[in-house]
Amino acid sequence: MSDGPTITTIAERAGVSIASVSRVLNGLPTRENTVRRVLSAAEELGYVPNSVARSLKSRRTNQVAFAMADIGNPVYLAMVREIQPVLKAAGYRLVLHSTDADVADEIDVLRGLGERYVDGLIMIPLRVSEAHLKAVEAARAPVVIIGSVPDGTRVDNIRADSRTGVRLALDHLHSLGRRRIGFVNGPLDTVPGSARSIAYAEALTALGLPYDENLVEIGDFYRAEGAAAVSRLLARAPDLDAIMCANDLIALGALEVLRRNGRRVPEDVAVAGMDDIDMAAAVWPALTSVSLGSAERGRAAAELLLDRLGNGEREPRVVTVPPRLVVRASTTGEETP
Amino acid sequence: MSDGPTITTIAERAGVSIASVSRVLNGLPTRENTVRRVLSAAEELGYVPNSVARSLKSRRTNQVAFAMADIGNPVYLAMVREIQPVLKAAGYRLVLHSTDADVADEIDVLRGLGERYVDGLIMIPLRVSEAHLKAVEAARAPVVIIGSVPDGTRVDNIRADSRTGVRLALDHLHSLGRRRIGFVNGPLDTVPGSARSIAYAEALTALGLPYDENLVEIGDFYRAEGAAAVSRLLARAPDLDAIMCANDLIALGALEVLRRNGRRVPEDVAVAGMDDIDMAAAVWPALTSVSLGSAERGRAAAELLLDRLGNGEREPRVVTVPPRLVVRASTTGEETP
DNA sequence: TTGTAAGCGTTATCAG
DNA sequence: CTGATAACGCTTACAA
Repeated sequence: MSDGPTITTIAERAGVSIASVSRVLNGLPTRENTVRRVLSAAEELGYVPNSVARSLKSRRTNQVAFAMADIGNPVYLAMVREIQPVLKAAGYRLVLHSTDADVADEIDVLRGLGERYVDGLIMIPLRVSEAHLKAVEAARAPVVIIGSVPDGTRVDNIRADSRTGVRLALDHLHSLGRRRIGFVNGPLDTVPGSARSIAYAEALTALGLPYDENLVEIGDFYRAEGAAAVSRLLARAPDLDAIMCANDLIALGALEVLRRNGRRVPEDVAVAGMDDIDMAAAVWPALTSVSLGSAERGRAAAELLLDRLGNGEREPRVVTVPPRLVVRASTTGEETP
Repeated sequence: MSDGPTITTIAERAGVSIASVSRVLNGLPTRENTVRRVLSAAEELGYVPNSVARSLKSRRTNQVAFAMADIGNPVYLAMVREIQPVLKAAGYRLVLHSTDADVADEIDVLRGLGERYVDGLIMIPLRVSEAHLKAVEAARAPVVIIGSVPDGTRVDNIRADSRTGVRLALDHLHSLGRRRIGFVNGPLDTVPGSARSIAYAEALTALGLPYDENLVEIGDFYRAEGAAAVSRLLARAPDLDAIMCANDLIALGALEVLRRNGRRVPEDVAVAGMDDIDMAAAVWPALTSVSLGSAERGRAAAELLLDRLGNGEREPRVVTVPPRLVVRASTTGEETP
């Protein structure tokens, strides 16, 4: 575990200058003989180039950061799983930041770009504040934001279309004859929460169903909080025949609560979720869910960032990933192998 | 997005030398007046220190790498979730490597330590080869390995005790009156696969049960492969009354197959898994599982690495995390709220 | 207390 | 083709 060899060590060993060593190592035209001596010296010494020194000179770190609230969230996890190989293939390492959806923490990450420890950043803020937008536009490295930002913000932006997504799910429930469709959402001051709330109301209107506030309950985007919210909802609207959940974790909580209450899914109450996380297909009854393309969004973000890293001055781009309804047993009762 | 200010910029602005700027920024004793001028210049310019330059000088990157096969695996995920905050609190960033359990890839990561882009590495190889051990001992930065390595290997090592773990589960099944206990394992040439295979045989002996090879099936550590293996097992040993699964993903596959075959869990067949992943508590029937302390192992690894980073020359340490049986409905039928 | 200068390991320029 | 040398941005003796 001694100090590693540097090009200076190699230069001495090979009896050449450090400049020649550098040239050989970078494949620049060099006399055959010199090449051999340098390479064999490097080989014998087990030389590995120091990436820090290289970065200082080249101003590139070959690292990219991904910042999300919590890697434990299946949606962010799905994104990481897509982002990682794309970056790796392009020669970048992935630096992970968990921000706990804390605004100050997120701003720190953005400011931290000034430290130049990464070449770019993919960030997925749960809430988007004025401070975010300012920090994003002042950022010292390219940034891609996953999650809608106001139009006109000068940043690459990947969006889901939860509006259409909710619509797909409600159309589906409606087509199955459900008319008392409850809605369990997360906090309304979040990007997804507000979007899905509006979408639910719109979809009802489009279907000619009345908006009944007894059918709406707010909890949080986690299983336990979702379960609690569903309990409250069931108490207030015992006659509901379907529940639209703003994400799959909530929906899993719903399945649990319904089972404990002796309500059959989907015979008595159909359940639909959103995000199509892995677990949705793994539980019983398997969960009907609207995929918002987590994986696609992750990949798109990585590709957009790579593109910008190669091409700094192009106009910011907005990519919207379309939703897709995945029908499973929790609404139809049919096994999907 | 112009080039950021450096200490030189600040020095000019404040009318002092770069040395003074550096001193002020590092809190070294400096005249009050100079401090003020430097700080205000830094403030006005929005100065952020360049971590690459700092690293080159200090020989520390404040980055640590974590390398595992696939972040999608719930066990590794649980580890990351523990490792990340520990490192963050200590001022380190986390660099993530997915190796797909590819030996060459893992060796690359180890060799890559020579690039000095991280101060240390936590690695969890699925298989441990001679090449691994050589590369680990030649590594140019501190390494912590999660997963048993041969005694005497000069590396910090975090171990699970799956031997005791399997024993706990089999004792439990036996105490419930089960006598035909099947075993579904992953590949035997992996660290966990071989350990659990041996443990199963030992536990049977301890319980006075015969080893029946019709009760043993090998698949892989994933849900789908596990399900397939369980199908084969059921065909070969239709009279079994319990299934011990080498991990929870396999066990989830088992629940699915049993349900499709109309076997009630646990009335007809009790099922136990291993790792106690989040999903184990979330499915129905909830899965009895042996926790091998994924979170604890992650935390221990991070702490061991931090300790070594502060204290390079101590002897390698081995930490074994004890297993813990978590009893749920898949063996007892009782709801656990 | 402060400034000058050396050095961290590379890359790249510019003479020879 | 090759070697000396100057950056890259920062920390740290060493002098003043």
